[in-house]
Amino acid sequence: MANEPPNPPQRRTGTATAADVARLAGVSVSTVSLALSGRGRVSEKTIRHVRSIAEQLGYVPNAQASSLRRQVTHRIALVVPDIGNPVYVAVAKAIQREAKQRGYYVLLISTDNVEGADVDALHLLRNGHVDGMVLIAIRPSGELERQLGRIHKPICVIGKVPGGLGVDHVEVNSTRGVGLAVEHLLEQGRSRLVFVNGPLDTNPARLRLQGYLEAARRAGLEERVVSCAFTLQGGYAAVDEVRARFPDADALVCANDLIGIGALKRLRELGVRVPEDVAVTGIDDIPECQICSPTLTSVALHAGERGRMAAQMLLNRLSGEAPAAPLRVVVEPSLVVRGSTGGRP
Amino acid sequence: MANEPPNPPQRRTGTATAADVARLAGVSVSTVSLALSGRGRVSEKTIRHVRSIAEQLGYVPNAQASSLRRQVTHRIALVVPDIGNPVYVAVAKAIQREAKQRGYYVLLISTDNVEGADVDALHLLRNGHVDGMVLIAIRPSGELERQLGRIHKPICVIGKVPGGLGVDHVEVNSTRGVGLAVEHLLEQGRSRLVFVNGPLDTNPARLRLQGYLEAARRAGLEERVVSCAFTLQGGYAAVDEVRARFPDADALVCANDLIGIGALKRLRELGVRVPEDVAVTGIDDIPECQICSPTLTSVALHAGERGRMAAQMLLNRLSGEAPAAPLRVVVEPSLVVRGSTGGRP
DNA sequence: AGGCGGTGCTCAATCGTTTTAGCATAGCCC
DNA sequence: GGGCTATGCTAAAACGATTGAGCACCGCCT
Repeated sequence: MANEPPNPPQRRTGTATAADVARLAGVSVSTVSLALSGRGRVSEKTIRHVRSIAEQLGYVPNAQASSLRRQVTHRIALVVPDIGNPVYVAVAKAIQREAKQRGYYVLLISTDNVEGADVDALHLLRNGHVDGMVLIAIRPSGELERQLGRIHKPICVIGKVPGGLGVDHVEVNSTRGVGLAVEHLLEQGRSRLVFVNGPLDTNPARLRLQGYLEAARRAGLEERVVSCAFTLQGGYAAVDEVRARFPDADALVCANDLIGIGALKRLRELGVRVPEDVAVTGIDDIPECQICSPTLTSVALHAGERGRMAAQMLLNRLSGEAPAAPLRVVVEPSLVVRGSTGGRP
Repeated sequence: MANEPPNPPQRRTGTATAADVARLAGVSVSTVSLALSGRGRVSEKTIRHVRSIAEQLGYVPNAQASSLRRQVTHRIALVVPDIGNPVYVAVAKAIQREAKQRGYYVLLISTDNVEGADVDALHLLRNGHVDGMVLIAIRPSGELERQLGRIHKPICVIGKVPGGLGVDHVEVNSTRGVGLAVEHLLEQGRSRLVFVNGPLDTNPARLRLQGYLEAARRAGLEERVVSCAFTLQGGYAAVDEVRARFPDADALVCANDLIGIGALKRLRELGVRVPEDVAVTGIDDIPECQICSPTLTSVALHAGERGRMAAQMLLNRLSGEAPAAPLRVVVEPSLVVRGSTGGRP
């Protein structure tokens, strides 16, 4: 009997590895790696040869192994409060586009109002599932801040960040945003404004309330505030509360567009004319503002743009192109007038 | 001078590893792994000890290394045509929830109408970034099918799959769905229907056209079809084409909700009353159907449910709980009557 | 001829975890 | 006391790529 061949075909169930390519090409594994990555000095001839064998075998370098060795995963995480909200879809889309362009994949986490889900998400960084993270956390949490301080991996927060916590972030002057809405309504001759806010345990709601209070004070208006969830249903239900508590209201300043659109729906059902009887404004300028009826005047907070910038800051850090100091970007809001306040419909 | 300690503290910049824990606990790395994972025979005492040291060091097992060794990443990919479309957001949300529940992370890819982006996404499986994939591809592509056939990793397709390609999939009878809409309009006394379809090079458009043609034939209707993009803008523009080619139309059967809502907007601008002058129906039953005006009658294709089932099929396969034969699930559509066809508004 | 530098490739260590095989030690029974 | 089985731990080999060090070899110069 002949000797066993030293390297039997060894039909693997899985994919070809660099070792398989090396064997067939008659070179070492190192050469395969160097040839395909183009990182070392390898002759043109060998490169072509290895490449052709690799192609023939359908060889693709294993990302796990590569990641382990190079300590880089080429993945980032995006943590949003609720992917069902079009605002965060805009952010996700922008980030995904930016990441793809630079060779990164995006892991999406929607915390869906679950207590502590944002803190849990930081595990992705700890255990090395991802290289960095864009985090949108709307509920202030001491625990989250503490953990943020401990982690020494690139993170970019979209939203307010307590000073001293040296982390990159991009924020928007939403306080000023509410001011824009209020001023617009005053110009339109409204004077009995009600602010329909989101849950007060969230950052956006606090900042926006502050904006309303400042603007109301400046204008000498009575302070009228109602609170509900940041959802269509919230806005829908809030209308009834407004009518009970402030029957003479002639304008609703809603803390986001979902509330505004929900309110529009309820007002229509009640036969209240918008904008004739009551004007309505929203915040965020989601695409839905253009399809509801009447179209919703809103304050654009440029979510897509913020997502894009956050992604860029994060990716720059990952490629070491960023300065050591934590970066901060502030975006300015802008008013978009539509039918619900008497603009062109 | 005393000897150097055999194991200097060795301040790592990164995270603690199992070796660090082992050193401090005075046991071997194997024991650390076995103690923390609870897979081997380790005494209670040792387990407690190792656990406390690990906690103290903030040790978290590295996912890369673990994945490499165990050949499992605990990640799946979700590939959708456009995350900007609320239908796919519903799918994403359902899948993310299901995945999280079973300890998996979701990598999101939006192909955004880029040629070949779906085929590219399969690389995620090849290179081991993820264990499995849920794929929604709406543009039929020989290349995609060929690649799908080659890959021997769990995939679940949402949508039509050519027979013989033995891959798990969940589909919806959208042909029948269009039939439901047509029948509803006929019952409402409409007779001059126009089908506003999406791009004919997509699967959904073909299937829905077929549904319209069958229903029209059954009812003895003239075949009237217009085509546009599956977007708000598409529907908006399509109205003008309809009015030019079929001025007497009394109903628009739209191939998805975005088209329908876009059409509503244009009709309103033109002073055409809905549903009095023209009735409109959509398909998908996205949440926006309830906020536009009038509310849009639609055919629910249960996107969230399909996503949930796809995720379950995929995750079952990954945990080896699935039978060898490829699975197929079919979801039935259901009509949701609203204001745009004269239902309660 | 000897030395030197460059080229092209390989060796072997490394990343951090999991897991199999195996080695002590202790306890038990007769 | 001798054999036998559990028990509790460790050594070492994976997983698959990357990479710094190093080894042949060739050509060139003096």
